[in-house]
Amino acid sequence: MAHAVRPPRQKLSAPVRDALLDMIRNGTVAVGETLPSERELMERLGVGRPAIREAMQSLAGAGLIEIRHGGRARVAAPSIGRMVDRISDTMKHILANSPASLEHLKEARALFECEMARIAASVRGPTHIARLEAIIFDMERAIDGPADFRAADGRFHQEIAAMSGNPIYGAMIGALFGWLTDFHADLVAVPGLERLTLAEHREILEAIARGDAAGSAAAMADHLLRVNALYRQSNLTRG
Amino acid sequence: MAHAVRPPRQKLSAPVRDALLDMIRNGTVAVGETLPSERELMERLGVGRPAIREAMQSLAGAGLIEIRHGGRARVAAPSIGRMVDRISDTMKHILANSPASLEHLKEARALFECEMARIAASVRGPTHIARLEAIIFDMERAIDGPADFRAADGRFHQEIAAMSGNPIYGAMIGALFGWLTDFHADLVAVPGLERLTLAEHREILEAIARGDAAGSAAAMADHLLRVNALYRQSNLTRG
DNA sequence: CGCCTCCAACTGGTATAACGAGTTGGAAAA
DNA sequence: TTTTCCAACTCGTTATACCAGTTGGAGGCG
Repeated sequence: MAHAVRPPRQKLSAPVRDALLDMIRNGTVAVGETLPSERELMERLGVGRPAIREAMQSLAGAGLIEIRHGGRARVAAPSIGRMVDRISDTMKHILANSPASLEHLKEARALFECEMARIAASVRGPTHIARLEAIIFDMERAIDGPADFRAADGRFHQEIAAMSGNPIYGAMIGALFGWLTDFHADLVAVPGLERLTLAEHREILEAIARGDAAGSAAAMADHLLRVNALYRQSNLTRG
Repeated sequence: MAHAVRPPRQKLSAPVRDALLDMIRNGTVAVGETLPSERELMERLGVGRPAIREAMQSLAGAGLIEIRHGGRARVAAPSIGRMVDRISDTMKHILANSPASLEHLKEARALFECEMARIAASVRGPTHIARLEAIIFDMERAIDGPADFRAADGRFHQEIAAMSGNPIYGAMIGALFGWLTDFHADLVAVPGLERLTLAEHREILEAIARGDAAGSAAAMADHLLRVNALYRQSNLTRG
């Protein structure tokens, strides 16, 4: 029983990564400034170039730094939107392999979008309404072009979220829409469904336009309840 | 003007990454199964080992595969919770460098937690209430231990979210709490504040216990409004 | 015969050297 | 002074070698 539970001896790049992270957090290198070159870090930290590279690639993958061929790495200006894009692959993997998570995410989206509609109704102004009407017009024009219709559909939801004035909401709604519809892209072309979607969007818009918070939330709930049920049905026929 | 906007010639590891991603999505390698070894992929795709390694490290960083020293890489079982942990560094970077995003995230948290309280009130049962009371008891015991108090505080909010039955909610609330309090960890020790927090938590619990959806949402809103204001104040004195 | 031990052949992790490719700043020319 | 251009520096990629952990099977032990 002499086998001590020796920890798996973390990779050499981990401490390197931590050191770089520290430089960024301490402000040793501010946003936009450049990190030391790989060769310099290599001799400063006493490890080989692969370890340095792996740590930097990891930070780049997390969106903390930007690496350009030929130039030094810079500390990246952070952005919620870019971060959301970055986790897209991971989220799609989760949704594809965990039916339960898919249902949970749809539920979360519905809850979230209803609140967005509620807020939108309480802050709406003529400009907002005009923008939403323009998007609905785009949807009417694209009623026979599945890809364009879907894009405009997404813009409608995102525009409502944007009305809140909180860009995080817009980014989240956009991401949720993309993840869920990408996953069910095969049933976009069901004929006749576009008209139903369009009608429901109009109802939501009307409720928002008259400042009816509860009504717009309810209209949004109805809309997403139908869409979610549709998704669920397509899963059944698929499996 | 002969300079064509030649694209920056994406890194060699990108197509490798795409190829691996395809194998995973196609089901060529299912969850839990192993990917080909680095050497094999290297000759199959006609690139050097670093390119293979970089692509695999990227996928591992995204949580799609798990790499163990000495064994082949396996397709990871996806998990929302792990994904949230993974984006923690990125989110902290964003919050540290974008005061606006910090405010937006606090607003999002408030909106989200109010809905959690609302749902909790409508589904509450004796077991739920007992668990929440136990957590509040923990907070009372830890009233002079900032770290323990903070941990119990987080558990209280997470438990409320868990009552919804949707694990995504719990994961999100936990992550939001961690990000925001980590960022303001220095003011945890303000004396007397713990008692106020405790009192507000009790109010929330009481509203949930009597099934008062609107009341619990309002109590949660009051609680977070105060906390957010406190955070904002600490930022002012800091800058 | 079945179980355990141990080692050989994998596997990923790291180091080094070398060269390709892109960027950049300053020297040289106009 | 402005423009041009090149040399030095940077990251990107390859090749090779060796270290370190894992694994499965051969062989020994019960």
